[in-house]
Amino acid sequence: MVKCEQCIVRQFNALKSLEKDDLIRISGCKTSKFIKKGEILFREGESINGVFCIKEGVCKLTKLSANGKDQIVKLVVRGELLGQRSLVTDEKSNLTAIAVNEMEICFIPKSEILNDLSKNANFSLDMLQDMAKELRIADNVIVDMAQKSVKQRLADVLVYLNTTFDNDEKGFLGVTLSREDYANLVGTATESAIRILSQFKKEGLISTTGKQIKILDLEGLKRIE
Amino acid sequence: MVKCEQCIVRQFNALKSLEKDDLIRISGCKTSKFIKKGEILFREGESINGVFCIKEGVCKLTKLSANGKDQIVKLVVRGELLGQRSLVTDEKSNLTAIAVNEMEICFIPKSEILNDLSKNANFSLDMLQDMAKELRIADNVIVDMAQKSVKQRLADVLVYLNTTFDNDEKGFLGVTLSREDYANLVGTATESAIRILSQFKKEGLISTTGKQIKILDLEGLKRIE
DNA sequence: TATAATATATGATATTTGTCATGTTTTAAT
DNA sequence: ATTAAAACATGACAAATATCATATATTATA
Repeated sequence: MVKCEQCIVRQFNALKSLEKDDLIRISGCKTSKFIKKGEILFREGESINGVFCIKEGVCKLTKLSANGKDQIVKLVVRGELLGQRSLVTDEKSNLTAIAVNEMEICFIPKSEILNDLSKNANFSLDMLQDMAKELRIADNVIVDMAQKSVKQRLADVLVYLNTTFDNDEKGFLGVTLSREDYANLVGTATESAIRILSQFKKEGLISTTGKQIKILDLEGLKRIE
Repeated sequence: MVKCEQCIVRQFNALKSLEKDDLIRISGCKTSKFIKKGEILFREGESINGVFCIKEGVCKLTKLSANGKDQIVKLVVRGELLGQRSLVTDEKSNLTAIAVNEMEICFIPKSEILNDLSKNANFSLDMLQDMAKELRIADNVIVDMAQKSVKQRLADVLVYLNTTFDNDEKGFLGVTLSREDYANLVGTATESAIRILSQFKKEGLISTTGKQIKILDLEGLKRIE
């Protein structure tokens, strides 16, 4: 098990601001875990009481809406922290986290890290900056959900996946989602998502092989309206 | 001009965690201002470089979407801080702030308050908690925007206004919005918002006198689907 | 007060999106 | 390899929402 002090992933999140001593202490009490695709990290309504550091893989944060449909609120990727909110509130989780592919994660208990928030100003400033960024992104998602058409939102998602994940050797998107996932990301019916992807295919914007999607015309997708 | 040390509004936000000395220092460099309905506090793309403390009144935070329509992302009310994000990032504002009614605000420059973030752990923890709460709310808004119908969202807004603001003497909602504001809050066309409000009226859920809206059947509104 | 500008209201219609049905393909399990 | 289950795909239709037109009411202004 790699120690936090030596872990590269740390550089991508607020843990980079911790001192070596604290990292060693945290390293000693963290738990590390492999999670298979589809497995649940935690559920809406559960107490998390710690942060997950995502060493490898991607997970989706979903919320069950009143009408019984799941909405994917965001994807959390390698390098990011998950559950920061649990450090500063005692509320239960508002979201469910599900692995989108094979993941490797470390879990650091709240009790071990809470002190760093008050002792280490850089660390808490980093947390503040992370949350500020998340808030800005969330505000933008609200506007897009409210104002853009389903087709635009789906095109946006494809562009987002293309820029966020490296494509695989064959040029397919680096993350593989089901059609239902796409629907839950943009907030539409699965059939609608399928229909629009088919349309994108006909228009030569993308090509598909099973679940794999390849982007053929990125600029074309950006132009969708 | 009331001094921060004596200001009640402080109790409602993170400024409550500042020490008396710091409050006095901040009080000395803050600016205080009355803002008329419709006036702009700041625009999307501008640098704020400080926080606004809302002493009285309400403002809307809007963002212009790609298709040229304004979306109201949230309402900010008496007691809340505005522009916390500017304290921890150097980015330009992502949103435009416009007074919804007569406002009284104080502005505290970033330079004066930034130090408190690193010196005062309680203050920065308060900020973290505020942001964590805002994030939870934003996530919920995303789900609602994606999954609920326009009618549901409009009913939600009415319920929200009813619980957030005290009704006036005659029982009308404590905050007066135009039909266009309602449309921009729920992300729909103004005509659609008007139509649905008319329908709520016919169904006896609300009554209206000009822009004033009175809620007649709160439970009925909550039941809308 | 008269007039213009703006906001509200509603009908007619077009477009978008959801729902249900059904068939096909892919994946998983035996 | 065979079969069952799940995911994907598409048509037909219904419901929700947007757009455009136009009328009326309200508010601001000369």
